[in-house]
Formats: sequence, structure tokens, C-alpha cells
Amino acid sequence: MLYSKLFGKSVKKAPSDATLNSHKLLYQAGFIRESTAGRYFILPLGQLVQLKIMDIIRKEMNQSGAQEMLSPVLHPLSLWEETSRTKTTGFELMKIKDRRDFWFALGGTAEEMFVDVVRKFRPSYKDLPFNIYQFSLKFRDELRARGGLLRVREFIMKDAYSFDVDEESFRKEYGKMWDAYIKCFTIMGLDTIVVESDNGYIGGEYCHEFVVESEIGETTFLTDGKSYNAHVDVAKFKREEINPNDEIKTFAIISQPEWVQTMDDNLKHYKLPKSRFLKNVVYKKRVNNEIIIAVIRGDLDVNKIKLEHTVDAVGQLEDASEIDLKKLGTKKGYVHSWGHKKARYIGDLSLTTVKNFIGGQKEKTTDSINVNYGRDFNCEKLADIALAKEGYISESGNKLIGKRGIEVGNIFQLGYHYSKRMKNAVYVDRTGKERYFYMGSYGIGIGRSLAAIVEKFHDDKGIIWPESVAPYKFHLVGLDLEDEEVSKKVYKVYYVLKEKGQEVLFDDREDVTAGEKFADADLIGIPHRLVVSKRSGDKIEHKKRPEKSSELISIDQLVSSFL
RNA sequence: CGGGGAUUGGCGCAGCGGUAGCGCGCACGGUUCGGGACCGUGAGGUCGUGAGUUCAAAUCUCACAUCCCCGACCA
Repeated sequence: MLYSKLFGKSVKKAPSDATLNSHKLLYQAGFIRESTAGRYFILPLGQLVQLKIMDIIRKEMNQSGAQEMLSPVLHPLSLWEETSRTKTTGFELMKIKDRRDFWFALGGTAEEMFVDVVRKFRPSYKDLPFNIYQFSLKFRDELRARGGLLRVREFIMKDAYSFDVDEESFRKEYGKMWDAYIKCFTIMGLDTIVVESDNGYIGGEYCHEFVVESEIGETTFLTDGKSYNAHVDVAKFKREEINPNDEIKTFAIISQPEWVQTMDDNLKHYKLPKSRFLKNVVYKKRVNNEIIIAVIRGDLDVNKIKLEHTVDAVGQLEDASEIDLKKLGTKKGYVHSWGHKKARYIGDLSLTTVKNFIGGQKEKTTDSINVNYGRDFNCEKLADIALAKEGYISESGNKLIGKRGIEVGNIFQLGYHYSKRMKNAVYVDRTGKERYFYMGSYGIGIGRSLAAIVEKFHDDKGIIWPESVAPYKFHLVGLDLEDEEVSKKVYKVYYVLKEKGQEVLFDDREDVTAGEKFADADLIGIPHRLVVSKRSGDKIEHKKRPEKSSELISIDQLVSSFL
């Protein structure tokens, strides 16, 4: 490729509102341009990188036995209605209708479509398992796009869907995808941490995110530095016994000064740690206005997402308002840990780690002490509904550390979530009976991976592409082109490389200074820079992008050592 | 969706009631030529949109739109 003809040249300055290195550099070097917020033109250089990334993924997917296909981008809305995902709160589905008033969803993920195509075949157990995937545009009506390619409203995603006869078979597939993902990201130069995460509106029981650690990342997760990594939404931790040696005392209602209202007042008044008090947090379920009171040890906070899973209300809980509390017959700070009629009580596992809790039925000048779970009150159930934090102890006994990262891929166990909700999502087993598919889905964001690579591989001069994803392998710089000899030589190098099928970007511009060409080469970040000039004589000057010094080599050496 | 900021040529910005400017980039000519050179000439803008105030609005007022940042939300 002649640089003089390349569409999308470099510019000196990035727009002032670009804050991330990947955004600035990709803009400056001519890889991307914005259309509207969160929608990007991927320019020729950028597309070459995207294609490289897609090739890496395609190869590993095919290697693992998956089959590439393509689904329409417009999904009949009726499919999304079949799984009730049109109603899932928090997910803004983009809808569009054609001239016959037929409604479509602009796909943000394609579970329904893939189930739909599979059920058209009514497979037999002999056809299973299989994994089908595609690269296609995805639409997410994000409330706020940000960070260049990191969070966009339209992007290319590799999404795969697996269909198995049962869980055991599925687990193998899940493992295969896990391994394939690690391999893909490693080839791209990315070290990923596999993090347990929340499945949100996708459904299913467990899932994992592949995260590239980065300070600018949006995903926050906790790790014990060894075997345990989990998204804060789902992270588990040990509840230590607070006072195991205390004797259990008799429950009592005592008088308490009126000024004791908040947790801080309690600490002052009783001179005991937060963990000795009961805390109640009230939520309301949006669909039916059901009131849920989460009861938890005073030093812990409630994790709304865990609670939502516990009460089967994913994406449906909101903080109760003062009006809601009034309906319960109470107000802020005076919620009881038991006894409010029409409320469901869910307790955290921490309730059994304290003897003789203080609190639980606070009134204006009284409260209860020596409250023990199981003896003095019970919840509908005890579950893990507490928010894990940095410094807490993981279940394997190590301290949890908080980190940030960019989520570049994820794998989901879907189980029967979709097959049970959609009609005829079944195969025929050995005995001729119909059985539900056991499913999984697997995604990788192409643009986000690209941005993550740039975030990791750059210096103050520009991008430093790993060879596996670089838009070109060689950046040939021709200097002194007005000199006929030099000009002949550099074109010869260009044609030799091209003849050998090499990817080469040739800076053939005649009216540009050497300094500018070098600056552009650094900015664009192609792994091997070749310079031909008066100074290089018969040889070619070769320099790797991250290195400072160059070496003089002959064209034969170039061919023998680098092609 | 809450809070903050912005919108003037392709990009970065100045101007803040009285003739729309600068730097970069672009085009042409010339001098340069190994780390973003210099001189000269030139093209390019109904100052986000719509109302209003005023003799006069890029500038003041209001509304709207778009974009950015923080948060909430979110595979």
C-alpha cells in the first residue's frame, strides 16, 4: 500500500475531548473517526487490525470445532417476546419497523435468533453437540457511550452459541471455549484474568468475563491474587465469627436516648463495633411493589444484584421510598428486622456470626438487645446478599484486592434458560423423546479488544502493534526520493516484498520531510520499519518499532530473516 | 436519567454588543531535506438550531439539539 494513496492519514492533534490513549492514538494515526457518539467509522488501517483480530478468533473457534455462519441483524421482535426480554428492565432494546408494520429488534446479542434457526431443524441427539457462531454488528442503546472504542453503541462482536444434550456435555464445551479464549487473547498480546461475573439479562446460572487489567477499565473486580477472581457484583467472601466466645444472653428491650438514631450514634452510645448491630435495608420490586427487607450485619453493605438473584427479581429492585416505608408503618432509621407485615425478610449469612446483636426493633426511646438469629427472629431465608469489599477474606483464606479492567470477552452458561422459554427448542433423544437443549453463549468484542491492545501497547510517540494484529508487517520509508538511484532502490524493495506476499505500507510521499515520516511511522506503530535513503547505500535500515537503534541489512538478509 | 462543561473553517483555539481572527492542516510557487523545516501567495466560516432583547448579536436572554466529563445504568 502506498501511503500517499491511503485513505485516512495521520494528523498532529487529537480532538480535545479524547481522554484515553487508545482513543487519541487511534484518531491521530488515522484508524478511526467518529460518526455520532458511540458510532465509529473504522478506517482502512483500523479495519486491517479488526480483520487480523477476527482471523485469530476465527482460527481458534474453528479449531475448537465451532462453525461460522451469519444471522440477520434485524431480529423479529416476536422472538424477543417469547423470552420476555423485551421487558427486561435496564436493557434498552432498539426497535425498528418495516413498511408493513412488522417490528424488529436491532440485535444486541442473538440467543433467540440462534435458537430459532436450530429449532427449524428439530435435531436428533446424534447431531449434538454443536457450536455455531458469527461475526456481526451489535447494537446497544447505551445511555452513555465513552472512551473511544471502549464502550460504543454499535460494534462488531463474535458471538457463539452452543447446543448440548446435557450439562455434562456442556461443561466440556464451556471448557473448550475458555481455553480458546485464553489462546486468542494471548496471541493478540493480551493477558486476561478470568473473572466470575453476573449474567444480568442474559440468564443462566454462571458466567465468566475475560478481563484485561487496566486503570481505565470500567469493570471492577476482586481478586485474592491466587485462584479467586470475581466481579464485585458476585464476589463471595468469608463471614468471620465476631464474638464466638460470648455467652448468649437473654433478649431484652431497653430504653435508649432519643438522640441515638443513626449507626454513628449507635457506635457512640454503645461503644461497640458496627458489626454488633443489625442493619435493615428496604427494597421494592418494581413489577408488583413487593417490599423486601434485607437484614444484614451492621458492618456490611447489601449487594443489590445478589439480592435480586435471591428473590428472583433480576433488574427489578429499587430503593424503597419514604412513602413505601410509611405504608409499612415505619420511617427511615426505624425499620425493624422482623414483624413488618406484607414485607419479605431476607437475611445475610452474616446474621449467624454474631451473638447478642443490638437493634432490630428500634422505636423512639427503646430498642432491643441480645438479639440472636434463630432464637429471637427468623428471615424467610438466609443467603449471601452482602457486598464484598477490598480487604475482606476470600473463601480460600486470602485477602481480596480490588482491580479495574477492560472486559474483552465473556462466556455464559445458559442451561435451559432459553430452551424452556422458547417453543420447540428441543432435540429428540435416543428413546424418541423430546428434550430441551442445554445451552451456552460466548462473546468477544472486536473493537474493544483492539482498543485494549492499544491501551497496553503504546509509548509517548504512538502505537506499538504486536505483530499478530498489526495492520502491516513492514513500514517502508523512502527518503531522498528525488534521487533517481535511491528511488529505484526503494521501489525495488517495495516490489520484492509485495511479490513475496508481504504486508507493507510504503511511505512514498515526495514532499514530506524525513522527520515527519519517522513521526508517522512511530505513530502508526507497524512492527518493522525499513528505511531506504542516500545514507543507507546498498542496504536497508531495519528497526523494530519498540527499539531505539537500527541495523543495516541487505535485501537478501531481509528476505531470509524476516519473511 | 442526575450533576458539571462545551458548541466559532478539517483539527486546536481566541474574540464576549459595533467590518469574523490566529496556529496547524489543505492548494500553488520557492528555499530546505535523517526526527513533525522555512518564506510567500491562496482557498475555506449564514459563529450548533430556533425565538427574543437591541439602531446593531458570535457576543445578552430563553428554549431546543448535539458532544464531552463524573455518577447512576450496563455482558
